[in-house]
Amino acid sequence: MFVSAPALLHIDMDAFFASVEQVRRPELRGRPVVVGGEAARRSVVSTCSYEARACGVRTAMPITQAQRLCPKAIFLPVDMAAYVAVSKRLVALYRQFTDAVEAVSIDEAFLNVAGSRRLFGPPQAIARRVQERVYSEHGLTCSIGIGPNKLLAKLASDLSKPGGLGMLSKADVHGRLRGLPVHELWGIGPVTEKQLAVLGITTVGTLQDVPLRLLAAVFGGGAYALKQLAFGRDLSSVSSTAQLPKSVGREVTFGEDTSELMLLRATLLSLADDTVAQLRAKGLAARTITLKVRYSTFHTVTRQATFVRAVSSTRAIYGAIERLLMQIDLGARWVRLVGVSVSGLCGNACQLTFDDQWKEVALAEAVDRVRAKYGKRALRPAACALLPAKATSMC
DNA sequence: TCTGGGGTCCTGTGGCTC
DNA sequence: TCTGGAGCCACAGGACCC
Repeated sequence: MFVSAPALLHIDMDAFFASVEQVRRPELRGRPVVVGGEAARRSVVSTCSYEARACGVRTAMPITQAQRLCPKAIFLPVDMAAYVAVSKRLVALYRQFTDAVEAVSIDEAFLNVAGSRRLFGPPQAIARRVQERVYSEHGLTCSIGIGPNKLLAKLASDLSKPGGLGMLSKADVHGRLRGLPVHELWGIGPVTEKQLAVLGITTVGTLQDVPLRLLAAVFGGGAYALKQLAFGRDLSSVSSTAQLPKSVGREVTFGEDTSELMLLRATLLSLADDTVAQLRAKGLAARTITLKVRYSTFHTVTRQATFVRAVSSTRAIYGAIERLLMQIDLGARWVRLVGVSVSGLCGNACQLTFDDQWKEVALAEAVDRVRAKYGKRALRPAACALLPAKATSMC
């Protein structure tokens, strides 16, 4: 159902990580900048500047390929802490226009400005002021979409990149939207796009026209959701209350595939320790532990274990990971990635209160204090010493 | 030839209980 | 006592997002 006039803004920062780097280092402005993992390791492009995009570099492209396409590009590591700090300042800026701000990712936010008209004018005027202030106060550009719901607002900002201001209304659903390729719709990725193409559906218009029963034959219950997307229907509202995370985890791709069990175990211990640190920093504990293993063939398996009560100690979580690892028949297979994640999160207070658990919690808190004072690597599990030098960045 | 990391959400399956 | 169905939950995998 649509409101009478567009009142939602979707703000999307342009090439966010690369732009932040160009602001921090003005000498990089106007030059191709690629932000991603280390070139020596197997990694991909996180974000690149529009100058790098002109060379054909794209997000998620292997760094080695980006180097071939754009040898003059400046390659920088991801400095997530810096980007998070900028992101928080941007959200604070948005809140000066409305309380209804939902940060959906580090570089995107929805604003409901329906109640801000009297103070700041119509949505277009608010959007322009936001763009001006983001640029004057942070040196960054953003694209803003205006729509009657989140789906259309997001689509409008996508169509306005970079640095533009766009609007989509209910009327556009039967006009401008029809000619767009289906992958422009939020939620339709490469797999669904390919499945739709088999049915001869490549544009939003053809998706609107195809009978629901034909879609249902391929997508089952998902057919209705696809139809809703095609007609720009979205009933979700802007939620300004912070949500607890659903899961937390760490994973790592080895520089070279390995079949060494000792290395796998030491890496998993390190990842479990990092995950616990993250968990405890958020004041959370977890019931479900998940082990992820990706083989050299790219085939990925996961194994889960669920505790009766939530835990937040490295000993408990790594203990579960070791048991899960034994469930996987590794044989002599080569492994390229391992990961640890925890879910079923709740506040620390939901943990067991037996004496031995209290001791563990007290120990973990002491470790937290040492790390807060002397740095993350001041205390690490002894088994991390088994990791080769090039992998010690994890420890 | 190469395919990261950190997440969310959904679906199908199988076990368990009533 | 046995059986089948419904409902719930855990688990595994996959798709998608940035």
